Amino acid sequence: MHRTDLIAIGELAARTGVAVSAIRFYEAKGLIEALRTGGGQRRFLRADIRRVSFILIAQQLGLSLEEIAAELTRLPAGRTPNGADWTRISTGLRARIDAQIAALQRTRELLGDCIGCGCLSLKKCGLYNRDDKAAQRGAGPRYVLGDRAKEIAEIG
Amino acid sequence: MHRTDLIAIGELAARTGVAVSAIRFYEAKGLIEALRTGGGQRRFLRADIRRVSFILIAQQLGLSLEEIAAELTRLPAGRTPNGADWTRISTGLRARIDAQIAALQRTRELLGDCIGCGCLSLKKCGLYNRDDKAAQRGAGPRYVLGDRAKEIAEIG
DNA sequence: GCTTGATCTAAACCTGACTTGAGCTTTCAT
DNA sequence: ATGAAAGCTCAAGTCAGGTTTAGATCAAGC
Repeated sequence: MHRTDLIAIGELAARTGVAVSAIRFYEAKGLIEALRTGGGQRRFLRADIRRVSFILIAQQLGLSLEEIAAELTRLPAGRTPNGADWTRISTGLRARIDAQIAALQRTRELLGDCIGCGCLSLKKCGLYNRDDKAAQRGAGPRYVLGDRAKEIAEIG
Repeated sequence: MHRTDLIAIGELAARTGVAVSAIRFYEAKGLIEALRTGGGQRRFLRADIRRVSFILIAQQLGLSLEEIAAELTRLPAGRTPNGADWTRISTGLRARIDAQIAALQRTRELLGDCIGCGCLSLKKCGLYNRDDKAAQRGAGPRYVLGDRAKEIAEIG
């Protein structure tokens, strides 16, 4: 039995490699929860190291914090993910990765067709006119891209 | 010979599917240039349709506007990319895509190892402790991630 | 009891890729 | 000649995923 079952935010930060500010941010976003000391300082359970680890790994796999929060709240009673949960979740993630790979491979093919053609016609170019929008990445309100290109005419 | 060799911003927008505001933004960023009428309105060359197309396609391939600007200014005399340029550029892009695919395939393998293990140890987990940082995507100052995770201890 | 280091809150700032709004001007077809 | 549509500038807003700063408070060792 450990002398300290609860850890301070700095220790959680050190154990996970995440900045203290990021941990507070995750708490504000509802990804983790903290107890408080009499003086108002956060105290975390050791299990929260695992919970933060889950967040980091899921991020590496491309999930947004919102999606991660959804996964975490899907666990009964705010439980930290265990092996069975992880099996379920990671199986779902694999499908996601497969889709990303497929999209990139298709991009690669199209690029192959395109090398040397130099057409750069938005009307004809397979690279731009795709049915899959899977390459969508990055920040900012570019959410319209793809919805809009309706009246695209020929170049030149 | 066309009656109008120059097109207004609205037409460039319509021809490329990009919002007018985005075209102004690209101009402000130095990605395209415009002539001005006596009244101060922008007039573009028809060739700029091709130039904007290049921007869009390069974006689909994951380049930032800054990188795209670099490619464009690498062309002599602010020329619009032609077939030869495109061959050179797209060959480089292919390498980039290949790297992305490789990174994802490696992620997939690691995830396969991981399914059912449920360890979620930052110290041991191959998913988190990667040498390649290729999965880096998305917005915001998360650029530190990966640099930092030095003093990572065991879980639990 | 005191100092030192860790934590606290709240608000502001950052990047990238744009959009939105206000208020005014130009162009073009009739 | 006029009125609508399209354009102009400049400032500010958006979203994600945080970081930074400032000023105050807490916890722990000596």
